Amino acid sequence: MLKVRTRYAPSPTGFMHVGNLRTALYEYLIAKSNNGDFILRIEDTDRERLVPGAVDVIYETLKEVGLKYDEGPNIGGKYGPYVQSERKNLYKQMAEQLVKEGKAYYCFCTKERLDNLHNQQNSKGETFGGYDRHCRNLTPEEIEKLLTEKTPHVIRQKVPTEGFTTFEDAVYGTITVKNSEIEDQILIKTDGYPTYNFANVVDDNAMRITHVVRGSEYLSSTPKYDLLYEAFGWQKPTYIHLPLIVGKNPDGTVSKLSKRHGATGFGDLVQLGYLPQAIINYIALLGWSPNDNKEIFSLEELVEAFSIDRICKSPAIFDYDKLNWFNSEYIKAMSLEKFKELAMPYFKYVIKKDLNWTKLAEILQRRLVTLKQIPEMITFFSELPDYDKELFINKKSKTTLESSKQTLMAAISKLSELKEWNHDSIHDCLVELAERMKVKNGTVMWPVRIAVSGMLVTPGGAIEILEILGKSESLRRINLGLEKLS
RNA sequence: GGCCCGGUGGUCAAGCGGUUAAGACACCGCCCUUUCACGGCGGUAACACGGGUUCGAUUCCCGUCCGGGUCACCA
Repeated sequence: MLKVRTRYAPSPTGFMHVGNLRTALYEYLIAKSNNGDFILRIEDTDRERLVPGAVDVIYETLKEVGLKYDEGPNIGGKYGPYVQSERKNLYKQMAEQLVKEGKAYYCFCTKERLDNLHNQQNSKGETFGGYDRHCRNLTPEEIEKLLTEKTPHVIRQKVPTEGFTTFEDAVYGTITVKNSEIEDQILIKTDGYPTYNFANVVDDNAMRITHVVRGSEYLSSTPKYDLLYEAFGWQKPTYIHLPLIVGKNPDGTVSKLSKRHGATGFGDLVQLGYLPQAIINYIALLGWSPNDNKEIFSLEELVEAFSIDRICKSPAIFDYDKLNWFNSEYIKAMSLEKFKELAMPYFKYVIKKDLNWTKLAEILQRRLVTLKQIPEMITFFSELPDYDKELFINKKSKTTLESSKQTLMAAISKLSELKEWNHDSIHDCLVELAERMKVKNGTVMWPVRIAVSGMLVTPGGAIEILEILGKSESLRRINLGLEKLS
C-alpha cells in the first residue's frame, strides 16, 4: 500500500478564506486518519499577483489551528523545494519533454488574436469557445523560424479532439466529458511560468501525492488534469472534490462564499472574537458528518472519526448562528483560568480600576457568544450609565417606582450594616429583607440590580454585581437610584 | 448559452427499498431562577415536481423545474 500523502497548495494572497481552510483541514484529516503525510506547497506562479508577506499568513494560520504539516517550505522535506517559483525549471523541462514526444506544441498566437477569437465566438453564440488550435499544425520550419526570432510563445498540450475522458472522484463518482469540450490548454505561459493545472500535476507526481483534495469548483477542470497524467503515463491520484461552502445573497440565492457575505477570512473571524478551534470544529461539519450525532470535536477526535465516504456532495451555507453556538460551547468548556486570560485584554480595555477579575470572568464565561461582546457587557462596572427610571418597573418581579423606592431605602440601611461583603452575606441580607417586607425575592433584587448597573440586561444578578462592585461603590449607586426615584 | 454537479424542515445534516423520516443550530412555549443567560422539558417545521421499476419508493431509472460551479497566458 502506498503511503497516503495529501497536500495543501494555496496561493499566497494574504487572505485565508474559510473555504480554503476547510480544504486544508480535510487534507490533513485524510492524511492523518490514514497515518499519512500532509504537505504544504506554495503556489506562486502568478507573478502579477504576488502579495508580500502573504506566505506568513498561511504559516501562522495553520499553526494557530494545529494543522501541522510534515513537509513544507519552512521545514523542508525530501521532495522540495515546496515553493513553485523555485521549481520553475522543472516545469519547463517537463513541458519540453511533451513537445518532443509530440504531445504538446509551441503556440505563438498573440493576446490580441486570442481576444479576437473569443469575441467572435461569443458574438456568434458558438457552442464552444476556446483556442482554435491555430498553431497546432505549424511546420517544423515555421516553428524553427519563429523560435530563432525569439517570438513570444506558450506551450500547449495537444488534447485529443475525439473520444471521452473519464475519471473517478471519491465523492462525486464517475464523471465523463467529451474531449471535444476540452481545449488545448496552456502548460507554460509566455513568462516561462507554468499554469495552475500543469504545475499541480507535475508537482503532485513529483511529491508522490496520492489524494488530490480540492473544492468542487475544480471538478470541471479535472479532465484537463487527468489528461496530463495520461500524457505523462503517470499513475493517477485519487480525486476528492469537496462541496462548496456558499453564502446567502440578499435576493435569496446563494453563491460561493465571498466577502460580500460577511467575514469569510479566518483572520476576520478571529478578529470578531471567534476561537480558532470553534471555527475548525464548525467547518469540519460543513460537508462531512460523523456516523453518530457527536458535534463537538477536537482536532484529534476529528482525525479519529474522519472518513472519506462520509463527505457529502451538496453545497453548505455558512451559518453564523451555528458558528456562534460552537463558539459559546468552546468558551464554556475552557478552564476559568484560560478564559480569564483571553478575556483580560477586553477587561482592561474598558475598566481602568482594579476589580475582582476572577469573579467577573466567572459570571461572564457562560453568557458569551464571542469575546468581542465583553466590552459592551461590562462598561457599567467602570461607570454607571445614564438610565431611565422606567427601568425600575418590572411586571414579573412586581416592582413599581414606589416599591423600588421603598426597597432601595431599606436596602441601603441593611447593606451598610454589613461587616462582610461577599456573595453569601449579600445574599442573606437581601433575602432577609424580602422576607421582612413580605415580598418575593425578585421584588427586592430587581431594583437593586437596576440601580447598581443602570441596565436592563446584565451579566450576572444583583448579588454578583454588588459583590464585584464593592460595598462603597454599590451603596453610592443605590443612593443615586434612590435620588432618581425621589 | 455549452459542459459538469447538486436538490431531505429557515440552516447544517442522518437516511442508502418497508422508519412514527434521527440529531444539532435558529425560532416558539413552559419550568427553574435575583434580570438576561445557563440548565431542564416540550413544540412548530422537510423528502422540488411528473413519469416509470417494484408488492412497496425519500431511497433505483428517466424527464421537468430550480439552484450552483465552470468555460483565462487566475489559481
